[in-house]
Amino acid sequence: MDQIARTPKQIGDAIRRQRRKLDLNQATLGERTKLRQATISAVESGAPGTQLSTLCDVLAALDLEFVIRPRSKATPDEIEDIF
Amino acid sequence: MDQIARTPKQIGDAIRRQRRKLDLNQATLGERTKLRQATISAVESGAPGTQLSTLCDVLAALDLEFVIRPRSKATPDEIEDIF
DNA sequence: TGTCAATATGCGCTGTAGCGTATATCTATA
DNA sequence: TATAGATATACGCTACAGCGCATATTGACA
Repeated sequence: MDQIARTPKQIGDAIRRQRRKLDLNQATLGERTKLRQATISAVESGAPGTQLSTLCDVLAALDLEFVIRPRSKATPDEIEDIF
Repeated sequence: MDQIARTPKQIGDAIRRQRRKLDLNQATLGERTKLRQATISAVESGAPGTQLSTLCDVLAALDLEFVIRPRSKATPDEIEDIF
């Protein structure tokens, strides 16, 4: 459920998973965030240049948030989530 | 310790706090991440255009990681965010 | 209050994000 | 397999990140 995300790709994956969980398509999420469908696509595929404000907008629209914490070992649960 | 960060500014604050905890200055952190001291300064002050790759590099150098999770219930501090 | 380390800011530059718009490619499912 | 919905990609554009380099400003302490 909580997902460790150390790379843009992992962040994109978490976003895509939540968007699908909420039964939204990229175009609808784009409307809610005032971003283009193409931009949502880029974020989800892990574009490293994605801007922080863009990311925060998307997370907010999906009712997600970041937590920042010291790096920890992945639990078995989180390993499943990542792979 | 674990820090909720919903905005670029909150993310910057968490980074600055950890950098100081590790007794590093911006220039040293810049060397480790191959970023300029000026860039570290911008990230810490919450520049919304900060790129995701930049952010991930800084977090890695500080031995921090993101966790993405559903927005949590309000703590007393956060109540005004919701209402 | 003088000094030095730390941090913030300025300038010109290159690279690229996100834009509107449009189309191509994938993927269900009828 | 035909087709509609979803996602990826393309083009030209403007805006701005991060760069090297340099300086201004701040902060801590003798």
